[in-house]
Amino acid sequence: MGIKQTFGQKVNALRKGKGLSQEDLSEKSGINRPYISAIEQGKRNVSLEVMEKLAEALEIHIKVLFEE
Amino acid sequence: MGIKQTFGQKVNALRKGKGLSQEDLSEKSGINRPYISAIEQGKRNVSLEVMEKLAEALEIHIKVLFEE
DNA sequence: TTGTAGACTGCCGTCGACA
DNA sequence: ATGTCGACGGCAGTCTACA
Repeated sequence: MGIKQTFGQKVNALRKGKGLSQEDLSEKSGINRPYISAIEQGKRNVSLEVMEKLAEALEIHIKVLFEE
Repeated sequence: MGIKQTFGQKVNALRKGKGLSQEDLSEKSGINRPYISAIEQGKRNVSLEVMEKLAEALEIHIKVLFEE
């Protein structure tokens, strides 16, 4: 499992835990929905700024995205 | 302070804590030295894969890069 | 609701060189 | 030992559209 896959699974789990759809997360984060879909599938090499937007939208600290 | 600056300062602090030069970190991580310089100055929007290489070279878990 | 495709712009990340 | 520059290929991130 690469880091992109691990990261994607974490985003997916946190999003579902909040009861949000990809569309919801897209609107809250300002990131387009197809890109969020690809991120959750571990296909994208996400950057710091996107990670920050995701964390804000999920109402968590960025470091949570890297906890087991 | 943006996230890029915060991240860069963390890398700088961890590197110095290990007694490494940018050149040392460059060799251990496989990332070119000018880029590491720019990262520490908060000028670059670092990606997941680069973060992973930095964490391995610094012998820490990635999440440490986001702790206060 | 999610995955995927194509086309596009801008920037990540590399490298060699010089202060 | 570090910062900076210029040039470059490749991909991050956007958008529209369709299953």
